[in-house]
Amino acid sequence: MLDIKRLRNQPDELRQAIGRRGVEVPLDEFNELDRQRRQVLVEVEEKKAIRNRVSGEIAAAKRAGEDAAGMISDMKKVGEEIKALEIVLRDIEGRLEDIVMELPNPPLPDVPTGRDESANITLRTFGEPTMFAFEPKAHWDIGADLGIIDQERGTKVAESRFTLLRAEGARLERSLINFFLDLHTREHGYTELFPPILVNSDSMRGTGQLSKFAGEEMYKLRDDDLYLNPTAEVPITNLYRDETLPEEQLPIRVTAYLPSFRREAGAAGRDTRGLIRQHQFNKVELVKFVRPETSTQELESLTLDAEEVLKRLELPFRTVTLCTGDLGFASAKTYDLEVWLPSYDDYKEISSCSNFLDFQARRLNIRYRSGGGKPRFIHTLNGSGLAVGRTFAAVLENYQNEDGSVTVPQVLREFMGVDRIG
RNA sequence: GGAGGGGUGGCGGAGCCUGGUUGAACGCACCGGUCUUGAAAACCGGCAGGGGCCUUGCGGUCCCUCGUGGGUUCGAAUCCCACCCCCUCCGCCA
Repeated sequence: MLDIKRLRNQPDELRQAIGRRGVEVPLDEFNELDRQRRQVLVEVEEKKAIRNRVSGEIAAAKRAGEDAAGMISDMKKVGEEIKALEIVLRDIEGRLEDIVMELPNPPLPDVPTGRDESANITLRTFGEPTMFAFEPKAHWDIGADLGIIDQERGTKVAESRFTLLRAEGARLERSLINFFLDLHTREHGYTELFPPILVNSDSMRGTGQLSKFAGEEMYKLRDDDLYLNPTAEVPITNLYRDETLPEEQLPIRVTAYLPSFRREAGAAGRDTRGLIRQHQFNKVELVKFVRPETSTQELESLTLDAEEVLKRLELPFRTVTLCTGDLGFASAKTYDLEVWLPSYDDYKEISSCSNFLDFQARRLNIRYRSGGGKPRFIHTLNGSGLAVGRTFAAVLENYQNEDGSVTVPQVLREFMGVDRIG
């Protein structure tokens, strides 16, 4: 959520920055509502001040045994006026909030301007697209032939876009999770968490998953105010909602493995085969809570932490800077990691690392106190480290052999116990 | 799920029955000062968050907030209703 004061004090700067995303700031409407709000607010507060003062006088009069009937009836009238004005005020504030909540985070200056993903900029690449001396198979065929991915039975038990993993498949999934978590906790300094997989609507709203526009994407429980976790960002970033953290605690860097669930309501026909787009998928998430001054460099290190996973797996990938048109609503800057996927003959997103600045923290009310000063909003960042299902697919496809077997990447062998599947 | 108790400032803990200088006693922690060679102790002072207006600034002033949301009242931390959360006992259970 945008700082309403910035909208007042630096409207042109914001209009320009947000305009780079192709979003127009309704400044005239905002200014008019903001003016009205202040006008009504002043009026209400003046009346309240009168009521408070006279109520004190009534108390004094009664104590002195004097008659206060006149003052009481006057205040009764003032009270009614206050009530009426407050209704007006609430309406104005509601409309003001609608405007502010619909405004996305202004992109950082070094984010390239562009309409869609074609304007993203490749920052660096690792390895080369895998070459095969034979006709490579897609991971869904590799997995089915090896008996480690069972799409039919996943669908039988749940519905389409659910998958059953079997034997080395199940083991590979677990190995990836363990490898990711071990790397981030032992070498990158993250603290491991295991949060609830169901989250309430306050948490969903806090990270913006339940805005006016989003909401059909989540699985909601019928009898409780709870949702299946759509991304580990939700339970983790909400950890410190409504808290003021001591400065010494920052930065806080946490990682968590968490199953994630999405209805993929708008994705009919997209990525229908294989593990790329599932209703249920595993993810290891990286989240940071940092001092504002450090968030720029924390995004760089967060991205490198995610990249390291792919490097150790020796999977070809590239890192791209998202342009303004491809940037998520709450993000001020995002790097996507894209892994080479032979079946797509292209790079496919496997991690998204974002700096939200204080945009999330403001809505979540997460602050820190530095020295004896006033609390300030912290900055939050997150990134996948990595999406497990997509990594699974990338391993199968990039490590497949002509005989249909799959070589286990070196770093996974201690977890898998074998150096080859099939 | 049943019964009872409780949610107050960074923490502890009064106030609630009997509504009225209680944004909140008192203690601790913290910050500043006096004292001291230094420190501790002692003493003095400060010490919640948000918002509006005024002010170059220092600051001043008003409003809101005692789990959340409604209600009663001239006036609510105090009374009423709903919801949320925590604790104890019982039940159930991986």
